[in-house]
Amino acid sequence: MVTLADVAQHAGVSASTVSYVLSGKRSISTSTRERVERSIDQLGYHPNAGARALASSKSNIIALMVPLRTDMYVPVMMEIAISVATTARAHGYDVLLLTGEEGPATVRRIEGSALADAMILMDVELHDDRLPLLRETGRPAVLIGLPADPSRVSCVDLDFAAAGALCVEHLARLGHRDIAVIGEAPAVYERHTGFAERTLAGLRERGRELGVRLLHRPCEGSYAAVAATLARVQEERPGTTAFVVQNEAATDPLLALLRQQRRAVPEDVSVMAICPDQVAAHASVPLTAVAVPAQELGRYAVEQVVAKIEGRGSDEVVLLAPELTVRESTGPRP
Amino acid sequence: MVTLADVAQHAGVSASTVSYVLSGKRSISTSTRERVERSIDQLGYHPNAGARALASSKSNIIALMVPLRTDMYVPVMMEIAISVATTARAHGYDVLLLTGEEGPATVRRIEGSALADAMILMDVELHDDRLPLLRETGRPAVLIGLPADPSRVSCVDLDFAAAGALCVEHLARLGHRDIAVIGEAPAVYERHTGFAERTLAGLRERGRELGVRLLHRPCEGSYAAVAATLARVQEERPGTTAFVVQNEAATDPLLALLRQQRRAVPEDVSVMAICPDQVAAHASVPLTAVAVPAQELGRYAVEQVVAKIEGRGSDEVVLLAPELTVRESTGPRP
DNA sequence: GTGAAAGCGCTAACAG
DNA sequence: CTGTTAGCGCTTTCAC
Repeated sequence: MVTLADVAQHAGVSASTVSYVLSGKRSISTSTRERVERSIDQLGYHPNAGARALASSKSNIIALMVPLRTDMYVPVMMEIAISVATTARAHGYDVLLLTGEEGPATVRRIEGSALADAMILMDVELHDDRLPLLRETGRPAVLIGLPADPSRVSCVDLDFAAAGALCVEHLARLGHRDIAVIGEAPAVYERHTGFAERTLAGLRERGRELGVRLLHRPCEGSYAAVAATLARVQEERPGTTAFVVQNEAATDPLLALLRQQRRAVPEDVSVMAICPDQVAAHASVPLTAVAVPAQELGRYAVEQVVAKIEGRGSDEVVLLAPELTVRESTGPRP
Repeated sequence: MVTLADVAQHAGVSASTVSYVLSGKRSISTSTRERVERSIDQLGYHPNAGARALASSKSNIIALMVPLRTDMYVPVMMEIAISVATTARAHGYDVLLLTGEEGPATVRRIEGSALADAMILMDVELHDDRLPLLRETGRPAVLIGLPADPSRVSCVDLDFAAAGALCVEHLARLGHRDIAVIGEAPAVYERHTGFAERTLAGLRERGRELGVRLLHRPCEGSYAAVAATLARVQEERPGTTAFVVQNEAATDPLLALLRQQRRAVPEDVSVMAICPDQVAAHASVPLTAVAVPAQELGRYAVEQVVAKIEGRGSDEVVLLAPELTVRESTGPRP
């Protein structure tokens, strides 16, 4: 194993000089810097992570807590996780993957062991039991999601309320007056995950303003569940001419079912979704949709958390403005 | 921050005693052990990860390299990753999430910095450029996948050749003589990812033995791509009565398209898939399928790698036997 | 059964 | 601009 001392000897300088060449925390003459750098990659030196962490109280690791649950739409999670990992590397950090299982206990463990310099939490509940601890520790933390009380932490999320409003506006402008909302799985609401409720609130409020009737039904992503939900909706509100789908897994089944009913999209019925752009674009009918910007969320969370680690940046709540892309699944009310 | 010394003082013993209580590496009288343990959770002590890693040359971290590519079926990856993280925790390890971007360079970095005790690699190519380095370092490593030369590393994977064979057998037994294989995206084959080619080999060999004609077409997961592929297949081999789908994203589009053609599944045409059971069970027609055992793969990889870290366990290639579940998408040739 | 003490490899004062 | 040195918190001989 190559150590700092090896490099120092090889380059004919002291250990601290090598350290400072690495950190850039004091000025080094060009000649010695070059000599040291040559030695470094000649010997293939990499600083020992443990030693560095011990001496500097900085691990250069960001902990990412992902939900263990399987009722959430997985691709979005994965996209965020990958975006977090990639962005973190670009800032010199590695990412520790924690499954949310033991929420508070995990937070305590990471804090106590100084394993990570900061935490990013996904799948945040309205009254998340990890938050009190997180605040207590004072470690930099960013939530991807929005809890009831966002004080003393940072939050990033899509502005789901605005997203909901945007959907209603788009459909109302096309003349629709009866809209059905195919929501997330019931468990998502029971858990009081903020985003689903915020979407609904946005939908409802703008619906009221624009005089649009809304029918909301939670729905699992399986074909059978969507079929059942669709049947109920059509029975309760036969005049429904448009659907807003929040559970991405439900979009394809819904389109397939409508096709079977010989109801053409968008001629007979409009469908729009809140989902990643890629999903929307590749559906059997390219979907008019409000994009869930998974990559941006991950990137932003990392940048925010890195800023905090470095002493810049403060607690803030950032809600990304939703963007609506009109594709081929929405049209005027028949 | 609570340190070992704090605990020692609180318990009225020496630092080494506390350390030994923690590690169990020498016998401690019940009375002092209890005293120490009480102090530990009274003070809320957690050992400092960096210090421990430095002193013991063990980080208790397993690095997981996941592919960055987006042409692979994401849910499987995510399921494996979560399974890895969960199993690792059960064995006292944390998981570092590395995106595969810079393959060999990342392996070198992790090795050089002693950040991880072992590595688990996903998305292994036939001639993976991370392997030479990995062998050189001598660190415990397990691949989820199978390279051309699996010497001096361990590998776990589904036996995709057997899976392919199983599909052909099932369909042949039902009387089908012309089978179309909807494969993974073309990029997957170009990259020479082992599993796709192994599946194909298994399919072809058993097809030859059983006198079944096979037509294989790579295919992206989008609806449009599946439509194009289906059209080509039906033109080239109008007598096709069964499909084997390996690209899971293609299953739903395929079923939808067949429905549009008024070809009933399984009465007019049989469809089967190689995909996670959950996907198969929730499709619009519950799919007869060979399961990709994502969780088992992750769990097994961790157990194997932990065994190696602890000096037990040796290099081996384990191919999990495929299991076929008959659901409602396959039937006798019409 | 328990303690004392020597590092592990690095960072960051403190001296020039 | 560079070197010397004292730890960071823990593990692990060595000694009793």
